[in-house]
Amino acid sequence: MTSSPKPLAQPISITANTLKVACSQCNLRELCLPLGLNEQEMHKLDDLVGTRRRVKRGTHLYRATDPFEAIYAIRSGFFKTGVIAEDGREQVTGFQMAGEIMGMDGIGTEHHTCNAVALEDSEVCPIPFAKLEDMSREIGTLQHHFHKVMSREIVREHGVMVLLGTMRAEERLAAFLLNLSQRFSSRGYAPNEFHLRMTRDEIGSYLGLKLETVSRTFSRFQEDGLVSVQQKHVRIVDPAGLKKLMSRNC
Amino acid sequence: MTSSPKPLAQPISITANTLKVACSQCNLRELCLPLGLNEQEMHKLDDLVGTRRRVKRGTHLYRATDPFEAIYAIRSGFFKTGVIAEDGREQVTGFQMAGEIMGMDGIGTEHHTCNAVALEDSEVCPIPFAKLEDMSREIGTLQHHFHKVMSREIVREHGVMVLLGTMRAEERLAAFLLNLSQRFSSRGYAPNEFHLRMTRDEIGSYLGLKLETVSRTFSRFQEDGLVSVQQKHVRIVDPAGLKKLMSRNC
DNA sequence: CGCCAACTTGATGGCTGTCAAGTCAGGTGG
DNA sequence: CCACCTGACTTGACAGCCATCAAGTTGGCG
Repeated sequence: MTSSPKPLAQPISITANTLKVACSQCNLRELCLPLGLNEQEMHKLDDLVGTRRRVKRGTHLYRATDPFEAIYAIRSGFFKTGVIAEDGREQVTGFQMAGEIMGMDGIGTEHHTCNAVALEDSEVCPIPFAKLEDMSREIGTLQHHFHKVMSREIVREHGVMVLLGTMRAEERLAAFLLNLSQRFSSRGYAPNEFHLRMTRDEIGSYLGLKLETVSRTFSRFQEDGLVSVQQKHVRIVDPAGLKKLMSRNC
Repeated sequence: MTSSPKPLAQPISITANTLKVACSQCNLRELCLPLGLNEQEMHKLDDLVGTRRRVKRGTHLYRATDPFEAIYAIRSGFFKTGVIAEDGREQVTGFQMAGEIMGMDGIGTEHHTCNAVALEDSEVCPIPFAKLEDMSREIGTLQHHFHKVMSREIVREHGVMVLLGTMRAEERLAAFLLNLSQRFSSRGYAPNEFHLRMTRDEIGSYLGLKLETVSRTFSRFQEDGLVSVQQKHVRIVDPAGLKKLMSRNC
């Protein structure tokens, strides 16, 4: 990564509560929407992305039925997204971390269909969708990369369907932990030691299990020397053991 | 829906084994990708869509790991898509019918990640993806509608996650039948009487149940006067009863 | 007509949900 | 500083739903 002085792009000016973002300066650019853009294209993207927005822990970034106007790149923090069925049951559909994109569920209906809640104090970069489409028509690389992002979301959900449709509780939790591990790892964090931002209940909702089952399974993993768990702090002791758990029998 | 769609008349030129398709002539155009295009734009789309391809029952339209080149609009017939986990377990991720788009899972990796199998003799319209992106940069309406199609696929999968994550066997099957009913209905077929193209095993895989459970649940529905089932022929006797089943307790 | 895959039905068992009680951690206020 | 309070978590006992195993039946097709 060459740290070239930017000729005309705005520097990251900091005002009271708002921060102007520059994708071209962001250390997540290799993970996020700008992936694959050249310098010039990335500077165009800088103009597209709106003012960074803070989302305090426990508050909504958007709610189902909100009018859809933008998708959001996570600059920092941690989110959950979920849907609420007609009869009130909640299903967590995903946990999102830095560099990931949220809100694409709203394109089809012009309204969001999920709730997005920050699980810790976070910052997102809103990307006005109409503008993104405009710019996608100019920059093929951006267009194609956005399509990839949506496609990967579809594929991710296939993975969740496999998990919910075919796996037993132990396998689900093992898959969940390994997935988190991999994602922390690719963000430069320790792969085998992390802090869970979500509650047992939220994990359970995501995995199609009750919170008691999640808790019990954590305990069993600990007895078996696979992980070390203390409340929200998790250390993966035997990653290979967890992997083996997932491909067992059946 | 303005005009009542009739089951698949084909006003198009027919050669030996290949049929040149015209979106502008297709009676599925109000359901499929051309939605929202004006006459002129639709004629451009005619050039984009490739020669119609027949897929015989039981054969693959594409397989996981196949290089990704096109998405497919279903002209007629019925498909299932599914993924196979590392350890061999299969999960059916969806059933697709006329007017629906398949293959978007392949965009992200340049390779398909699903298997698509025809459940009856079918015809698809291949849409070369690179060309679709090119044309999307020219026609904003097409671009936007394609984004909607992808978004709706994400939302559909959220629905499956709710089903797999929170519903009991009866609720899952009721949701499944009502969903089929609604989709047949919007294609001009009887909403309450149809032929299942898939086996009990495939239904079970989709719903996260074993085939015996699917069969038993069908039998219970029949005893309760909700449906009339004879092998693959299904008649929904009490749609309201099925709906009530889904929003009960919990 | 006969074969085979798909389906139905029964008996049994196990995984996970449910209900309940108790523990832990963190934050607040006296 | 400590007591207390609340939400999150853990653990136990039990039950129920669904998977598993096992026959038997049906229907389509060569």
